[in-house]
Amino acid sequence: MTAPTPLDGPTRDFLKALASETRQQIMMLFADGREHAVGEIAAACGLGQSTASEQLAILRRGGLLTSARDGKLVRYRADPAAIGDRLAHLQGYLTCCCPPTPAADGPAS
Amino acid sequence: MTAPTPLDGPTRDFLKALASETRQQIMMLFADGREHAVGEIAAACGLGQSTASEQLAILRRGGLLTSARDGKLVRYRADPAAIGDRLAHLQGYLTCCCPPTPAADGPAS
DNA sequence: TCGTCACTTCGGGGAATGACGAAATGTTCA
DNA sequence: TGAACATTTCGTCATTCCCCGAAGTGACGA
Repeated sequence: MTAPTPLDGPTRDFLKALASETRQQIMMLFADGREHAVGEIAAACGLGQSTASEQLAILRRGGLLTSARDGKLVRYRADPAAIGDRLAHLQGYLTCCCPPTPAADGPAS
Repeated sequence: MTAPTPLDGPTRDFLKALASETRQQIMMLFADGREHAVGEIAAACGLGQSTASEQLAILRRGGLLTSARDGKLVRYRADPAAIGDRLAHLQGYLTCCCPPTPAADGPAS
C-alpha cells in the first residue's frame, strides 16, 4: 500500500520518448506518412548525425517509430498501430487515476 | 515544409509533467478520487515537503491537478476534465503525425 | 500579538539528459 | 580488396532535472 504501480514499462518509454522537444520536432517530420533516413532527419532538425540517430532510437524504443534497413540507408517510419496502442494504454491509466464521473461532476465545459 | 509546429504549449507541459517517475507515482495516489495535502503526498512518496510541493506544482501546471487552499492546508485534486482534454489534444496531434490508415482515405479530422 | 503549522520559494549538490565529434560497424560499388 | 557513404556506438561536456535543507509567506489558535 505504499508504492502504487508506477506505470507500464512500455507506456513509460512512450512518455519518455515524447518528453523531449527535439523528439517532438522529429515526430512532426513524419506527419507526411513517409519514410525518412537518419541524415535527412538530422539535416531537417539541424542536429548532428549521431544525435539524430540516438534520438530516433529512443523514439523507436518508445514504440513511435519502426526502422528498416534499405541498402546503406536506415529508413524510419511512424508506427500508427503501436502509437494508438500506447496512447490507449495511457488513457486507461489516467482514467483509472481520474474517473471522468467521480460522483457529481460538471458536465463538460 | 521546414519547421513543423513543435507541439502545443499546454500539451508539452502535460507531457513534461508525466515524464517523471516520481510524478507518475504521485498521480497514482489520486486514483482514489479524493483530495490530498502536500505533506500527505510527501509522506506517501518518501519525499521532502519542498520536493513534493514542487512536483505537485509541475503536475498542476500540466493540467493534471488543481489546488485549493483549505485553512492552513492546500488540497490537491485530480482534474479529469483537463486531463481528458490534454489527452485528446495529444491524440489528435499524434494521429496527424501517423494516420491509422496510411495512404488510404483522407480523414477530415 | 506571538507562536506554530502547512506550504512555497530559494540556493545548492548529485544524477540523468542532450548535444557534439571521433571512431567503429555495415553496405554498396569500382 | 579497397574506397566511399550511412548509421551506430563511444567518450565527453554543458545543461537540465530531482532532491534536499533553510528561509520566507500565509493561516489558525493561544
